Amino acid sequence: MPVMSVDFANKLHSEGYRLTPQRQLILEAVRKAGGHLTPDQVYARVHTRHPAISRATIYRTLDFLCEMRLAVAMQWDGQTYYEIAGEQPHHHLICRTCGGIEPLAPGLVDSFVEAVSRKQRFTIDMDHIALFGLCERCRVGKSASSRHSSR
Amino acid sequence: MPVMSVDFANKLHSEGYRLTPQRQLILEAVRKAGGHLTPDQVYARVHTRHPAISRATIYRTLDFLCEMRLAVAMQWDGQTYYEIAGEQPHHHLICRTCGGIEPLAPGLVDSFVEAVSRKQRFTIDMDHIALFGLCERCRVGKSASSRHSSR
DNA sequence: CTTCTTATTGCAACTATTCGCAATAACCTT
DNA sequence: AAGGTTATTGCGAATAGTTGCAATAAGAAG
Ligand SMILES: [Mn+2]
Ligand SMILES: [Mn+2]
Ligand SMILES: [Zn+2]
Ligand SMILES: [Zn+2]
Repeated sequence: MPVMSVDFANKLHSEGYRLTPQRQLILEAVRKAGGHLTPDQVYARVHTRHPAISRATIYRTLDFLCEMRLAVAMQWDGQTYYEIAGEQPHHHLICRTCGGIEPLAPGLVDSFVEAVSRKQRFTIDMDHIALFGLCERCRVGKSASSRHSSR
Repeated sequence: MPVMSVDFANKLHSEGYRLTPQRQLILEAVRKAGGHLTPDQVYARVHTRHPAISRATIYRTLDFLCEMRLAVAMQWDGQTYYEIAGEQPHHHLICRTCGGIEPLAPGLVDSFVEAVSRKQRFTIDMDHIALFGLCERCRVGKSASSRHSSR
């Protein structure tokens, strides 16, 4: 019997959706995990408490939580990762070499989004952007080795 | 017997890869199409000329072309789209409402990438970024209808 | 031209994800 | 509390994409 926020119940009801134990368990599992989870990781956690749950329900519910804007998703290396949406949107920089994730300063994103809005009149969604590249540590290592190989 | 650029052959050979008919056909198919293609669309085109080709080879080769930086990929609506990489990187704005694609001014992206590089010392890959949101036409329609519904 | 090495392919098995559908149960109305 | 409506679930089948492996063939060497 998970104690679920009244907000969640109201949010669903006001849009004609229903509050089910599955949805509560999945939301709670993602919330408790506190980080980015794959559908399979969510399944593993929920399955221990509710063995009858179907994988299809996991996939559908995670998608549903994103539509409700209670969760955000991210594509990384062919996998989808889900996470609870915080008060403020946040973004990530992911290093293609070491796999490290670091936060992307919201201010920089805001400026960019505003510039695109002003100059191209397009409103970019900025829930949860993940951008890929090379972190400082790996860049330094790479230039050192390329210097080496260019001799 | 596709006439293939010598550059392609040399590029592969210099890295220890081999030039195969399959790779030539797939590269040529994507090049001729001139736009964004799904693996299945590539398969359909190549399959007419080379019926023995396997879907696995399509997937593997498209991936390979991206690693060679001869092609770029984009995720959209759960599908991966591939396209020949041009001289200059280019980017897209995709409307979540109407599905329209418009170009994103490279200058705006460059400024953003540079700001991230300067302030966070992270080098973002900027091959082929696709950002999602709301185009002007759809934004106008939406605000009109919300004005209507708020009465 | 022949031989050798091994990168690449096609196949089939496998995994991940989606989808149609009948059974279930949330919740609205009485 | 009971009944009716229909959103949601679990199941199993379908589809999309990946992977291991033996057979093939590209390219290097002689
Ligand atoms: Mn995140
Ligand atoms: Mn493009
Ligand atoms: Zn790194
Ligand atoms: Zn639009």
